[in-house]
Amino acid sequence: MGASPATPAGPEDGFDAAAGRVLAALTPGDVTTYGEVAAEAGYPGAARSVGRLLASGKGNVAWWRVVTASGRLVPGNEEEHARRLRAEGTEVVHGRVVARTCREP
DNA sequence: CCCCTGACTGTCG
DNA sequence: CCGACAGCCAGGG
Repeated sequence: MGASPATPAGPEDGFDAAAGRVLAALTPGDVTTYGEVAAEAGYPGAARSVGRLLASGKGNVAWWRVVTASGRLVPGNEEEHARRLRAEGTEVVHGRVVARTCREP
């Protein structure tokens, strides 16, 4: 532990920390977009940075619960991606997510 | 410190 | 639906 007082909850230790927390807050069956994660992390517009974090595989991140704003899965792994989403209860058709949790028209 | 790339996003045609 | 253009943010060389 250390003597570090803190880690308060405050501002962030970095983008990955904030994004990681947001991703960790997701639950099985819940799907979100890169922009949402970035905005929740406190970095609106940093959707690309979120993709970098997931692509880097840093932290214990549920990258499969993250899709693009169009509901599309990850390019190059959509089969694996769709497979994981289905395993958690998310419906996927043609490489696209069907019905996300919450979201009003 | 500068330049480039990237699992993105939204608009236009 | 898809392709092209521009904008935003962060990391690596």
